[in-house]
Amino acid sequence: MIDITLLRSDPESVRENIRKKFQHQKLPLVDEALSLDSRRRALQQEGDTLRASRNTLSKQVGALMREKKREEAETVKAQVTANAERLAAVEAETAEVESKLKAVMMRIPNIISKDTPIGKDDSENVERQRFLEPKTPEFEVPYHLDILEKLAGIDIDSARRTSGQGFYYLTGDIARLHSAVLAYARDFMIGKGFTYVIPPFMIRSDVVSGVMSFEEMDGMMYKIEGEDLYLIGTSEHSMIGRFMNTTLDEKQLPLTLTSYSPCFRKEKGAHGIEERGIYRIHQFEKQEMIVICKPEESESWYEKMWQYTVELFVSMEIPVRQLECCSGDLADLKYRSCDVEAWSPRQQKYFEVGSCSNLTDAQARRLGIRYKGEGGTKYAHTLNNTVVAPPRMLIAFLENHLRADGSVYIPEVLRPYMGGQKEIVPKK
RNA sequence: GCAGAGAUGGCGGAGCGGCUGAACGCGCACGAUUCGAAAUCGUGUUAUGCAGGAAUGUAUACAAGGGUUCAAAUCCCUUUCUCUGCGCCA
Repeated sequence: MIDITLLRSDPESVRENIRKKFQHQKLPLVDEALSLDSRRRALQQEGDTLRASRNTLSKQVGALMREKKREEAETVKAQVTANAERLAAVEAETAEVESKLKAVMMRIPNIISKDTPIGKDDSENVERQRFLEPKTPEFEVPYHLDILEKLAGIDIDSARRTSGQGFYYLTGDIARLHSAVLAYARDFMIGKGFTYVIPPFMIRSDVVSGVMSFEEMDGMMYKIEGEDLYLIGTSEHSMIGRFMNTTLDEKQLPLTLTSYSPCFRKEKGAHGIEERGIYRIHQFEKQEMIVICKPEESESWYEKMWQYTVELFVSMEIPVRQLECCSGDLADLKYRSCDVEAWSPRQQKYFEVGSCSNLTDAQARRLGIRYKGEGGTKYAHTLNNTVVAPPRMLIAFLENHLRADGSVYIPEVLRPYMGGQKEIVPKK
């Protein structure tokens, strides 16, 4: 949600931003918002005046009652009652106009960064930088499910019976590797000065509707029957919800947090060959990073954050690249965003393993996340980024570290978390 | 989960239909005193929206939401949270 004062003072810049995102159908929203806003202010003035007169008259009633002037008191009461009808109408219309305005404001996209490439969809995202040479082994790299099965690392058939499609049992060394990656990522982020947090894995509906739109909620969130609780789709939900309607002290900022959680997603509409296996699933685990900072610091945090993910992957010897999202591919709440993609030797291309976003004050404004300091109370900036989401990163891991004999190499940094193990070998 | 008590400013705590945006105390800021400090004294000290160049005015907010009333921190209902006791449980 953008600042309405920007819309009032410079509507053309808001329209220009909408054009850059190729959302021309949203251009009329700007004038709609402006007219709703002026109507809202007019209604507020009228309501305030009516309430002021009610307050004055009510005080008179009190005074008259004390003086036992019942008759006169009744006359004044009647006057208040006469105004009450108009006030009720004004209040009803105010509520209506306000909710319409909010709905319109929610659909107006956040102002994008001047560095965001202009493009209409994900095909126009821009590769910024590569890290480590992508490699292509002599032998053919199998689909990750086949690798996992050879290593006795997965049981999908049983999971289908117990839980349905989109679930899995990870077993043995693979399960241990999965936990090792998370533990390593956790320590890596702690080493960068982040505070480790284990958040609630379920949140209430008011938090859910704060952090996402109704459509997103419908497509992603699992609801607990008979309770006002939803399973989180990412720890960002409970991590950001933690600060909803909160005014932080300037001295607390920046808040640099790294959270672990399982993530539950319905993934409505997922299908296709690349969806087989553990690429897109209903349950996975993720280490996330969240930064809440002052506006002037968010750009530099954004740079640091995606670089941390790159550094983590490079330390595990997995080639990655940074792909900057173009204007048309940027979600409405985002100022700037990039994906960290890992190399897939099997597909001979990069695929997404993490996503870093600077939402500036758009999310904070929507959720009421502010901070108080020398310059008064202002909205904070919020950023989030994936540290690592193991089932998906496991695909990159297996494909890149598979050797001709079917064994999988374990990079140095993970060995302490694997009891010193240097490789995982096929069973039988 | 059951029963009882409760939720008021940065903190403690009064108020329990109108004179309360909130007594009193602590804290904090500024000033006086002092060589300086402590102590003491004085003054000030909630937030947000709207209007205004500003001074300021006005509205709203006493956990949240709804209701009663001319008028609600105060009465009623719902929800959330906290404390105490009992129950249950890694």
